[in-house]
Amino acid sequence: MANATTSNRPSLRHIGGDKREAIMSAALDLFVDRGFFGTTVPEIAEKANVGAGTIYRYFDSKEALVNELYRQEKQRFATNVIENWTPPSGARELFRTLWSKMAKFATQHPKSFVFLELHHHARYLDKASIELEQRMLALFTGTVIAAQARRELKDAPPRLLMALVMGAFVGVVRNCVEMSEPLTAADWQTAEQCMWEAIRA
Amino acid sequence: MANATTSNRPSLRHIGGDKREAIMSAALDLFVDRGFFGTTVPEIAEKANVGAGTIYRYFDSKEALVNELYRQEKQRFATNVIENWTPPSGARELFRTLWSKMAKFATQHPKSFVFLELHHHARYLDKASIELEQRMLALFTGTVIAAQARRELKDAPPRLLMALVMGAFVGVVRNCVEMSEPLTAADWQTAEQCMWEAIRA
Amino acid sequence: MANATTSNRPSLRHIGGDKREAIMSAALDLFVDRGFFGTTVPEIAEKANVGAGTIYRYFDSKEALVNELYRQEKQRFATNVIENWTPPSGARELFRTLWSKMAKFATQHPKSFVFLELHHHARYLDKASIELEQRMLALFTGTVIAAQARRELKDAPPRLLMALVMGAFVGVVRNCVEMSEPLTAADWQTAEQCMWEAIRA
Amino acid sequence: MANATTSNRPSLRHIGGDKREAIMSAALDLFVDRGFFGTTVPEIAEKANVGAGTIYRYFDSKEALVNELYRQEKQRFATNVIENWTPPSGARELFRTLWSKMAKFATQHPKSFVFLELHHHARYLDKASIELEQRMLALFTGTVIAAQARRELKDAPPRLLMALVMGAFVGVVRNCVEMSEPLTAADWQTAEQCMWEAIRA
DNA sequence: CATGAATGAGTATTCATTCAT
DNA sequence: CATGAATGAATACTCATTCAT
Repeated sequence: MANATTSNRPSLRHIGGDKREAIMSAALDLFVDRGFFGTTVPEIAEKANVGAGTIYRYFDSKEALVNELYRQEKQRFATNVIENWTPPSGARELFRTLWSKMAKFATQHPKSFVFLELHHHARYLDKASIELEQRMLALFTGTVIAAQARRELKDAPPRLLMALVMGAFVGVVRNCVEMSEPLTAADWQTAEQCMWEAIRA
Repeated sequence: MANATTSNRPSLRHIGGDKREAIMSAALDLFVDRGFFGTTVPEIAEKANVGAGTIYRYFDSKEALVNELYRQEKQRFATNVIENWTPPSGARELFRTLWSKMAKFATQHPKSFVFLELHHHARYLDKASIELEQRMLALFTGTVIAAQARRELKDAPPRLLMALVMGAFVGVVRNCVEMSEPLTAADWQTAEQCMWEAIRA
Repeated sequence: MANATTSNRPSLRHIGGDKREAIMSAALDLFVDRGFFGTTVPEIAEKANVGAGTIYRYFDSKEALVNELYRQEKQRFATNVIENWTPPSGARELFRTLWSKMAKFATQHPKSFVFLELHHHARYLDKASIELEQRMLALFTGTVIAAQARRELKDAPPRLLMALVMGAFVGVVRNCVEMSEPLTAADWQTAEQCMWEAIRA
Repeated sequence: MANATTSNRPSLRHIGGDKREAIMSAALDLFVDRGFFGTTVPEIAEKANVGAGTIYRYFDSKEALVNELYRQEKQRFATNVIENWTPPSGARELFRTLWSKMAKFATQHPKSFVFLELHHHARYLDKASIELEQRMLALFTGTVIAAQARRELKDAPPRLLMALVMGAFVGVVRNCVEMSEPLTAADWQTAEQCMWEAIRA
C-alpha cells in the first residue's frame, strides 16, 4: 500500500511481517467466536493461509500468541482512546469525548473490542498483559475521582461508576456484534446521553 | 446389588439425584473460572466426588452437561426474577423491582449469573437452550415497548436500552466477582438509581 | 502365575501392574535397538499392546519412562551382581565371582545390559539416575584400590583397569547380541581368564 | 552473481568443499553428543555456519549425511590404522603397532572414534556403510586366525578375542572422553600391555 | 448403579526438507 | 550457489468417553 515512496525497493522489509499480521488477525477472529481453548492452532493457520509450523516462527506458543494479541489490541485501544489526551475542562465534555472515541474504536474494530473484553481475566494472560490492563484502569479511576471532587459525577464508588459505564458500553457492542449489524451514529449518541445521565451528579 | 431388599423405598431414587446435583454444581464452578473447553471431565468428577464414568450416567456428554446446566440456571434466574410477576403500574416501580430481584439473584448465586453471561452465545448451546434465552428476551422487550408507549422510558431502540441496562448490570456483577467482595445493598441501590436515570424519559 | 497362595483374592493388586511391566519391557526392547529418540511413544504402546494414552497413566513422560527403566535395570543389575556380597579373600576369586555374576546377568537379560550401556551418559537421565550410576562406580573403584594395595592387581590407574575390564565385557556382550547367538559357558570362562590376565599384577 | 569475472579461477570450486567439510565436522560433533535423532538439521547448519538449505546442496538427506560421515570416518580410521601395512613378523609386534596406531587415532580424533563406535549398528546405516565395516572386520579376523595358528594367541574364538580387545579399547576411549581428559602416553602403553596379556597364548 | 483404568482421536509443537529470492 | 522463511508430516501428550469389574 502506501509504499509509493519506496517503490524501487522490493518489499523485503515486509517479509514475514505480512504473515505475522495474518496470523494475529486470524487468531483474533477465532478467539472471539470460539474462545481460546475452543480454537486450534491448525484452524488459525488455515484461516491465516499459512502452514501450521509457520505460526511457531512468529510465536513461541499458542499462549504467547494470545498474550501478544492481547497486548497489541489493548495498546491499539489505548492509543485510539487516549491519544491527544488533553482532558477537557468539564466532565460532560470529557465523557462525550471518551465515549465517542471508544465508539469509533468499537465500530472500526468490533472483534478487537470483544476480544479484549472476553480475555480480560483469562488465566493464560501473563504478567505483562495484566499490568497493561491495570495501568489503564488506574488512569480512568483517577479521572473519575477528580470529577467527583468537582461535584460533576454522582458520589458513588468510582469502581461502581466505571463498571456501570464500561458494562453498558460492552453490552451495546456485544449486542450489535451478535446481531451483526453496526449501530448508527445516532444510536451511539443516544447511548452516550443515557449513560451520562446515569452517572452525572 | 443389594437393591432387592430396598426396592420398596422410593426415596432411593434420589440418591442419584444427589450425585447429579453434585456434578452440576462442580461443573458450574469450573466452567465459570476455566471456561467450557478449559475444564476437563475428570476435573468435574473429582470436584463432585464421583467417578469420571458416573457423569455419563447422568449426562450424555460434556456438551449435554453444559446445556442442561445452562437451562437449569437460566430457569432458576427466570424463576427468581419473574416469579409473582404482577407488573406494577409504573415503569419506575417495575424497574426497581426487576433490578432488585436480579441483584438478589446475582448476590446469592454469583457463579450462576456469571456462567449465564459467559455462555450466552457459545456455539455448544443447543436449540432448546437458545430458545429459552430468546423467550426471556422477548418478554423484556415487550415490557420496554409498553413503557415507551406510556412515555416513561426514553424513545430509543428497545434493544439498545436493554443492552445498556443488562450490560451495566453484568459489569457491576463481574466487577464484584473479580474483586471477590460482594456489593453492599446501598451500592446496589445506587447502581439502580443510576441506570434508572439512564433510561427514563 | 505363582499366586496359588492368594488364589481366592482376585488379582486386584495386579491391575495395571501388568501393563506397567508390559510398557517397560516394550520400551526396553525398542530403546535398545532404535535409541531413545528413535523410538516413538506409539511404537512402545503398540509393542506393549496398550493404548498410547495408557503409557501416561504410568509415566509422566517419555523421559520419565527411560529414567524409571534405567533405574530399574541398574537396580536389577546391582542386585544380581552384588547380592550376598562377601568379598572373598583374594582378588582372583573376587574377579571370577563378579565376572560370572555379570555374565549370568548379561546372558539372562542381554537387552537390559545393552540398554544400561547405551544410556550410560545420555543427557535425558535425571539426577537420581546418575547418582545411582556413580554409587556403583565408587564401590568398584574402592575394591580395585584395595586389591592394588595387596599387590594383586597391576599398578595402573584404577579407572583405566575398570574401563578395560568393563569395556571388554561390554564388547563381548554386544558382539553376541549382534550375532544374536548367546555365548557358551566355556566362552565366558575363557573371556574371564583373558581379562584376569590383563589386570593381574 | 559476480562469478563472470572469476570464471577462470578453478580454485573457486573448493569454496563449496569448505562448506561441505564444515557441515560434516559440525554433524560429527553433534551426533556424538546428542545422537542421530537427537540432532536437528538446523543445529548442524548453525554450528557449521551455513544456511539450513545449504546442507541439502551437499547431501541428499540427513540420513545420507550420517552415512557419508560414517564412511569418511571409517575410511580415515582404516587409513590411519592400516596404512603402510607390512605385517610385522610377530603377533606381539603387530599388536603393539595396531594398538598404538589406534591410540594415536583415538587421541587425535576422539569424536571420530566415538562416533564410529556409537553408530556401529544403527539402522540408518546403508549397505555401503555396513560393507565397509565388515571388510575391516574380516581383515582383522584373518590376522587373528593366522596368529593363533602360530600359537601366539590364545586358542579362543577369534571374534571373542577381537571383541575383548576392541571392547577394552573403546572402554578406555569412552572413559577419557567422559572425563574429558586425554590419556597419557604411559597410560596407553599400560593398557596395551594389559590387553596383550589378555590375549597372548 | 458406580467406578476409574483404558483407550484413541485430537491437539500443540517440532523438524526435515523445499524453494523463492 | 547460498539462504532461511515456509511448510506439513510426524511426534509427544491430553482428554472425552467406554466398559469390565
